[in-house]
Order: sequence, then C-alpha cells, then structure tokens
Amino acid sequence: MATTTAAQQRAQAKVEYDAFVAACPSRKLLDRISSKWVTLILAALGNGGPPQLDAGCRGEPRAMRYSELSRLLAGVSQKMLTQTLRSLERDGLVTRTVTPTVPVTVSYELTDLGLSLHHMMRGIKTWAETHMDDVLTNRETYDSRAS
Amino acid sequence: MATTTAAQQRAQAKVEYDAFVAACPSRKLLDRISSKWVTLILAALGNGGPPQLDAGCRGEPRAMRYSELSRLLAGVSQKMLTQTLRSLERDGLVTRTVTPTVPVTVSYELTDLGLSLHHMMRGIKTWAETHMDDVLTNRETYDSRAS
DNA sequence: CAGGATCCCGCTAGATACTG
DNA sequence: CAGTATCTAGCGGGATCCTG
Repeated sequence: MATTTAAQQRAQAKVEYDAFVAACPSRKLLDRISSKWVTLILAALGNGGPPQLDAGCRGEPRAMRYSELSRLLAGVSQKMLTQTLRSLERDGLVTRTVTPTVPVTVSYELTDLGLSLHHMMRGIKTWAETHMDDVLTNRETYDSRAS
Repeated sequence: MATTTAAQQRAQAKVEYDAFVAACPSRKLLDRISSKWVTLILAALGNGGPPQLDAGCRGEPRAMRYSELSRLLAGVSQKMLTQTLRSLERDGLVTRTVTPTVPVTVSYELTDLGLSLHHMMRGIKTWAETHMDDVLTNRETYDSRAS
C-alpha cells in the first residue's frame, strides 16, 4: 500500500503552485507573462493583427509574420521582439514556422495554450485604453494634493 | 454649428488610446500594470488575503495592512512594496488609510477602479499556477530539441 | 509599525552594426 | 526578411540604515 493516500495527493496537487510563494516557479512564470510586450504580442496574434477601422469587428486569431508584428508593435526593438517571441515559443505559447523562400519567411501563431492566455489578457490592454482618462485624472488630483 | 459632429467625436473617442502606438500614454499604463507585484497585490486585496485552506472558498475584497501584504507577498522588498502601492494609489486603484494609533496603522483597499482591474487580472495568477506544468513540459521538449 | 533615504549592483532594454 | 552580435546607459530592485 502506498504511504500517501489519494486524498493526500489531491490535497498536495491543490496547493502545488502558489505565486505568493517566492520560490514557486509560477512566480517566475507570472513575471514573464506580466510584461508589456507579451501582452501586446498576444493581443496582436489573438486578434488577427491591427484593430479594424470599423471597430467592434475584431479579427480571428491568425499567424503573423515577424515584420508584421514589428510594424504593429510600434517602437519595439528587434531584440525585444525576437527575445519575447523566443520565450513564448519555448513556453509553448506560440509556434514559429519558417518557410524557406528567398528571402526566408517566418510566421508566428498562437498555440491552444497561448490562446487560453490571450483570453485572460485581452482585457488588460483594453482596460488600459478605456480607463486611461480616469487614471490621468486621479494622478492630477493626487499630485496637486501632495503639493 | 460645431465644426465637429457628434459622430466624429465618437469616432475619435473610439481610437483615442491605442497601446500599439509607442507614444500613447496607455502604453505606459500597460507597462505599469503589467508587473508581477501589481498582479500579486491586486490578487491579495481582491481576494481578501491568502488563499483559504479549504480552497474554492475565495474571500471578499477587503482592506489589508502593510505588514499583512508584506507577509503574504513572500520575498517582496519594502522598497518595491511601498513603491508599487504608491503608484497604485496615485493612479486611483487603491486607497491608503492612516489610522493614528500608536504605533500608526496603515491599511490599503481597492477602489472601484482597482476592483475592475482586479477582475481582469485575477485570472492571470491562476493561469500561471494551473498551466505551470504544461509550460515546464514545453520547455523541456524545446530545450532538448535545440540540443 | 510603516515606511523614508541611500547606496549600489546586475541585468536588461535599446541603439547600432553586421549577416544568411 | 528575419534575425544575430555587441556595447552601453539606465534603472529595477535588493540591502542597509534611519525615523515618526
């Protein structure tokens, strides 16, 4: 007979990862995915590129080329874009497909895992955009009070 | 008659902020809220402290004292905790209440705005915890393939 | 107890230049 | 086109000491 019961195993699995604990790997994972560029890349791939002009009409998730992403995420350096994409690929959130044309074509696409994270994070970018004015107002009052 | 129609104003408001644009203030805001400590602080205040042992039973949002937060967010330095709380207060996401006892008592609580962001972000921490194993597996296969 | 103020280090973002 | 390589400045963030 096993020394650990099924109940004990379930209990352990339940608290297996806790990001409140410093040493927990999920803390590191949380740190990686809590980044500006990750949020924007997921939003780009998950919504099928730039926001449509006839807003409200969000695109489907689709593969995008490196240069497309580079153009859409204005101001991102090549290094950061490549680096972030690599890390996402390593974690299994995106796939990297190389088509040996001349010149070579590389496209990125969300995996199912990446798509599930996108669903969690798509709201963040929107939240920042829609509540920007509130935050700006709050800052003004805060700064004026502090004198 | 105004030179801008209501429709034009609505159209402008609709694309007022876009985090894909480098110069947009929402890009900076996104950067601020996309941080490990922000995510964890919001999770702490929004779920009323540490995860209940009888899991599934999430607490209500409630005020927490500085020392409570400090204990819960294992490994956070005083500097980062104070700094992050200040920034959240300035942006109007949390309130800071000082009770003039001896010694002084300081508590933090989510505002409505902070609560709305918490609803967007609560999933992130959970996602990291529940998909940790998947990610770990993906990393292994990635690293082994790359030789 | 709840910070403020400093010092300081590491990393990492960003710019630039080069390449298959 | 889609990167890699290299360098550097800046700052995120930890450690320490101090205070109301």
